[in-house]
Amino acid sequence: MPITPLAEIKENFIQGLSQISQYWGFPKSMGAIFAVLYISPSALSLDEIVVHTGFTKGAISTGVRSLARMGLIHRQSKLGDRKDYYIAESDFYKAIRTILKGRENSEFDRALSSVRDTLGELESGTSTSGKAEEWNFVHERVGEMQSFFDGLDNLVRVVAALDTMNQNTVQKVVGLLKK
Amino acid sequence: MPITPLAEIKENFIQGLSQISQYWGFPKSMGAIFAVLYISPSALSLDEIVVHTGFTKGAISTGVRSLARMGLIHRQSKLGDRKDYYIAESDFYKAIRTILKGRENSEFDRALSSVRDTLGELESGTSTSGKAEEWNFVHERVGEMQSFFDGLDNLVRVVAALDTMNQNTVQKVVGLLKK
DNA sequence: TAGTTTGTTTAGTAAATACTAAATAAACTA
DNA sequence: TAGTTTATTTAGTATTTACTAAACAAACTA
Repeated sequence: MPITPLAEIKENFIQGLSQISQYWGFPKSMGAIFAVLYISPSALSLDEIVVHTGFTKGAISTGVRSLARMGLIHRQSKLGDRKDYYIAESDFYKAIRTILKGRENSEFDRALSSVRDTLGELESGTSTSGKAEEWNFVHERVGEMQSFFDGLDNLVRVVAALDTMNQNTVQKVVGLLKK
Repeated sequence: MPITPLAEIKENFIQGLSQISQYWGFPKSMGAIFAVLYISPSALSLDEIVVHTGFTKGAISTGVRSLARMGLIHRQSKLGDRKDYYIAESDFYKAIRTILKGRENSEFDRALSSVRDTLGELESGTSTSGKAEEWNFVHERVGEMQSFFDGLDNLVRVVAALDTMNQNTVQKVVGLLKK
């Protein structure tokens, strides 16, 4: 049986991560950029990424900015070289923490706090007319949702604060949950 | 200070969940449908949801199907009534489990297995020409990514299999992680 | 200074998406 | 049977999105 050439294997890998990226609602280009950097032994310049992915310079420029903001790749400067070079973050748990920390996204936070505001309004007053029953029901429901969000937020904050989140940590969590 | 009327509070809540829905890449209509059902003391028919959300019947029809598939709402039949009625799932942890269980999405799974395939190809052969070094590097990297995915998958499977995931469970996990 | 090399921004485009309006289907009722 | 009531599907549309091509900007170099 013939051995698949490395070039073809790499291409498949890049396409695979592109699809995964797309599945999670990110541009395919971002998956491709990360894939190229992840399997490159050396840091790559913007133009090199262009060659390897087939996207244009503009697309790569915005793509690397997004990836860097998520902590999935890092920008490097070489002395005496005007180009920027990029490498992939290979510690995925570290990247996850970075993403979780940066969730004060304003967009998302504003949406979340609207639920909190709703709860506040429900708590500040009581129904004037005869709709006390419905008021209480809505109050209870929104309160439960807020508790859920608080719980999640708590979990996320703890995870984000961890300085060592590795395979071992995950295993411990799995072990605990199995009980 | 004047008390905000319940109708207005409800409207704000619906808009809030719509934004959150949109933030996570789902249609705004889905957030609105869930919000309406979540704060409704009784099950609602398709037409009632239409009235409360302002979307058309077609949009609601597809929206409720998506939400039901995720386990976020449930369809109910009343005897002697041809209409379908819908209620919100108020146990969010339960909903999370349903979503996690349904992740054999074919779409996502196919993307993930493409990474596994890449690893398989790298393991089956070795480089013919003098590119052994690069081959090994790529092999190592892809292997690490696969390990990460396996770890996550393991965690997800355990969580999905839990029959009791509640606030308490989350608290225990938080406690463990803090150590 | 003018000319290169690099990265970013902008204007325009093609494709995907979420929606509406309306046709259709399916189940019941007179 | 024809007529209602309900839900789904389809055809078309407006908006958003990810991209390309090209203009621009900034930093160096001869």
